[in-house]
Amino acid sequence: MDVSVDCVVFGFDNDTLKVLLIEQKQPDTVHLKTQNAVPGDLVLDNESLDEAAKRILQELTSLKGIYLKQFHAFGDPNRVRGLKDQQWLRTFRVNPERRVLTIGYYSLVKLSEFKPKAASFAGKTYWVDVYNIPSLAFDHNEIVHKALLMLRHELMADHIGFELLPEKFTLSQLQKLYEIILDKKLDKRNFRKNILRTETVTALEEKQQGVLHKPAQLFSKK
Amino acid sequence: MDVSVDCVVFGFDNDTLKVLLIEQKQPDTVHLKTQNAVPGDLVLDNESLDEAAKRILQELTSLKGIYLKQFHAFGDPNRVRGLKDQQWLRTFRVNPERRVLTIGYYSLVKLSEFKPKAASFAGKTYWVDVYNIPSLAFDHNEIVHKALLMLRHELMADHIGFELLPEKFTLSQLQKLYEIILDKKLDKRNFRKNILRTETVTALEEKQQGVLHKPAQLFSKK
DNA sequence: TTTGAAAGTGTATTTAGCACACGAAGTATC
DNA sequence: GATACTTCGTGTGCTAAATACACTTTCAAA
Repeated sequence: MDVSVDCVVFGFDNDTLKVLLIEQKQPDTVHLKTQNAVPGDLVLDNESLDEAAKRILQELTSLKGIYLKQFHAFGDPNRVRGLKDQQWLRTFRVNPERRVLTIGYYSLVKLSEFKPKAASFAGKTYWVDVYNIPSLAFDHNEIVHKALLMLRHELMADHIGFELLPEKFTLSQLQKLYEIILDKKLDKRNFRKNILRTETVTALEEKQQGVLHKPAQLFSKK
Repeated sequence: MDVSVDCVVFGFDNDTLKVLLIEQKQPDTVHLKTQNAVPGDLVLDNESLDEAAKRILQELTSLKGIYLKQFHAFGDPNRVRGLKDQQWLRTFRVNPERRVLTIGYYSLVKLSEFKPKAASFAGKTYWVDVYNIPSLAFDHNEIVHKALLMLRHELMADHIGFELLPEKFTLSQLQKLYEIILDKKLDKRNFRKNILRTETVTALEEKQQGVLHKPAQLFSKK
């Protein structure tokens, strides 16, 4: 069996929660509409799963120290049996008939610092709204959906939201991020009480600049 | 790469939380002490991961409808490189040098109803205390440990405890189960309030029999 | 009838969850 | 320099959940 790692890369642009997709290279001979997919690759011979996930990310961007978390193994024997999926496999895989198990990871990146690598192994990359994802290759729609559920869960349990924000952020930005990930409105005062109680962030001696209203205090992760 | 599923089977005997181990068959030619392992097997060609896990369980016991949950993929390239592990692989695997990725599942069985199958594919089976596990084959100690952490987590979130108890149980049994899994004392009155509020169990019109004290009310899952 | 052993139950206190509104601090415009 | 605009930052009361805590009841056995 082939084993791959697929990475659902989340980013936040202060307005929407995004997922990074790459356009799958197409066989020159076929002229189908290209498909998009979540970045992923086969696990190499001497590589752990975590290492494979890290490598895949680093082939897309030069960021280091990115938050990465394994969340589920997808092993349905037919997960790779779509028509386009098969054509793609026949062109780009040594053993196109081989079953592919994939280990899903999700990753949180600071969109502000994200620069796609010029010579990336794959095709063009796109950020798309997590709530408006087009039809993807393989079972990647399911993978993204499950990643989002796991992210929600972990956001509430471990308050990892700041991984998606710049080093310095305001509590309003953080709240908006929570609202978008959890897909519900939160009360400002209660949100602040809760976040400050968890002590995952710390106030800086610094204020927001260049805004046309009262500048907010900046925070960073503790 | 080979892909296997390993099943951490939990059982509860009213006193301790147990894990099912099987004694690995040993090559006739070698005379090492046998190793124990968690039940597991390679995933077959046309089988999903969940199906593989179910099959492994059914090769050990004839119980149906057993609670099963995927919890983690273990993919370190060296997870299978111990001396005894290698000997075992060379004897019983077609491709002993091939790397093995395993998907960890845990499973909750009613120990009272558990009967090991006579002609089980594997060696003898044992139940051992989860808090006193001997040294196991491969990375199975790590797998069991992680399974326990996940079980704790899910017990609190989803109140699945009764999966480990007979059809009819008392709240004291359930409480003891929680105390052992979570490894801490709970207050009786608060525990009852909480469990009854979650409405995952329902009171029967029936009482415990054959005990030498006030008989307790029986409950079953709702 | 007494003893032993677990069952079953209520209250008071503390803590977390939730709803809710207004003055303060900046920038831009006239 | 007054006004308008925008977001920031804050506190209180209410309700629900979490925790601590001890005595009476019910049965079987001796």
